[in-house]
Amino acid sequence: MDYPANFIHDIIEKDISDGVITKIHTRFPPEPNGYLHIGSAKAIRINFEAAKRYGGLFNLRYDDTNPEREEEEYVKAIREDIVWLTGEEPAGGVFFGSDCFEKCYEFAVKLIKDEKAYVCDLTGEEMREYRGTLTQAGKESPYRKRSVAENLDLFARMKGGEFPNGACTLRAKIDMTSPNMNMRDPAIYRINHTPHHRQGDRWCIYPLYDYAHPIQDALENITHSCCSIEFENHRPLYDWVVDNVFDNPTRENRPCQFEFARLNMTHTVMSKRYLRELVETGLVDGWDDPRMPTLSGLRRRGYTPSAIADFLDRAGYSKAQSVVAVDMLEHCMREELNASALRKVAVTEPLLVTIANFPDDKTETFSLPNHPGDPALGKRDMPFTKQIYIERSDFSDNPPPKFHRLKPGTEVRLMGAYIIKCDEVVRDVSGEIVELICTADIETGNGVPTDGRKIKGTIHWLSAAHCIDAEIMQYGRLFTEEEVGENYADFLNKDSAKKITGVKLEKSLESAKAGERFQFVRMGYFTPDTKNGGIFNSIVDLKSSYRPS
RNA sequence: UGUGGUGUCGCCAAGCGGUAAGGCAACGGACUCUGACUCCGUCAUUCGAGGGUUCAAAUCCUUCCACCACAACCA
Repeated sequence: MDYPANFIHDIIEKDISDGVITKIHTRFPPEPNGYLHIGSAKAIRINFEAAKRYGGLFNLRYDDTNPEREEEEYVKAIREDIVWLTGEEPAGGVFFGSDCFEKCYEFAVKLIKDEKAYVCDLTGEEMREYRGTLTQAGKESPYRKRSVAENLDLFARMKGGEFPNGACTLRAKIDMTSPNMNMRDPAIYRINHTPHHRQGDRWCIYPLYDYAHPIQDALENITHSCCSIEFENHRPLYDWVVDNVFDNPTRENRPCQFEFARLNMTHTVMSKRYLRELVETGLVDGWDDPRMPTLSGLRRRGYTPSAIADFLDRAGYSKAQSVVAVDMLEHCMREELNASALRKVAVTEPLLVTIANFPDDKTETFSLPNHPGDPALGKRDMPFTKQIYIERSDFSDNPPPKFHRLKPGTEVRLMGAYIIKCDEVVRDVSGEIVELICTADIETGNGVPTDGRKIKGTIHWLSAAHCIDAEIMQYGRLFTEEEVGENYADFLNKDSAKKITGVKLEKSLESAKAGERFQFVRMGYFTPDTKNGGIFNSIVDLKSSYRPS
């Protein structure tokens, strides 16, 4: 199929054809303050793919410039998710923004010497007042005119730990009247005595994102810095930093920022804050709960990196704010799994069927294809005995219109085996159907009836003597609403995870391994749970067009 | 009342002056030993709205309108 155009590709191709860039270099800069989700995957994909496509390099860089929010657990998880998603270690390397602290400090000293930065003693509240509003210009800080020498001294003392948190900041001297709020003398350094997850207490001053990010990009020789659209009005500041920190950077050796719209999906919350809340309040089974939109959750649920990439590419990389339907993601997964997943039989609600005219102790073997459309995937033997299980919902003694499955007195095909007819319905005292007595068309076997009669329905079955007991987790959508509103809790789908016990599975599933994906015939796609042995997680259901009406 | 950005089918999305691609969803129908898959068909006289330029406009000009982001010592 045709994928939507990717404007980043257009930009890069122009840069290459213009001869301004020879080696493409991109990066994905997550803050290690949570797990990556499918929204992050879009940023990874756009940066990774651009580098891959044009023979460049892709870096992973932890943007760890805020000691209060970052943890080692996330550092590890993020890397695993990226390697899983892209299928390789970041070719350009793995970096930490915090490793640039020394450089950032030197550049800040340079800015002070160039009279482009100053130490400001305004409190947070005062600074807000001085900044002005969206419609009113700000006014200059009284500390803006400090001498270079004084600024140098003060900044050194900030670094030396002389001041408490919040006592002062280093600010870029730009323009307090700029219509762009980001340019009104933004703070570029703040004091924070919280120990850093990698630097310990080596630093008590930390560069802010707008200052550190372009420096990190430049130091890593990033050519195309693709980020989401909320940073669009930060671009002038990004460029200001590059221009004022580095000497006459040309396009060849300067990073440029490009923006794309972030991913929103129906029935899905991307906010890390809320995802964390779900984890912390125990509403889900961790960041990798199979219902979570996190990469680890999707992975545990059985999603493949290729399906995610396909989905992302189909949704496209425009700048328009949008909400993509999860149906598209699910479609991509189904499409891949339909072509690759081995077919297996699972009977979720077993109903015993006795084949009256089948010998008591005989075990017959039928060979079923592992995949109806791909003979290369081989076959497997399915034992058949007098007593079998079928799906309770595949029988009805009060069938709705167009019910093509088993009903009293009519025939149905047991997939890959006999045609059977229901002769008798056995009930217990309460009236519940407990068993069906059927006869099989032994003569026809698993072939086509010679008298030309057509058998409309096919149902799946399992020999009662040759199956294993299992549990499966069936997952629905975590949220009930298409677009989840502010009060996320209101939209939580309480039935999004259902454990189904007493499930009968075909024997071959005994050796199923994590990472394998199967289609449980007529039901959906499943994979062994990587955390709980013996449980199968549903990846995505099969679509059904059966409408009794 | 500021700056930047975005508005093309229910949802994404191509298109970049030559007369509206594609995908998802939906709906018909065919096929089927998975009511799956596959297949075939239907689904924007119209591109946020109004004006203008042009033989020709979703594409150019213009005036509006709507939505998103920005006033952290977060990223």
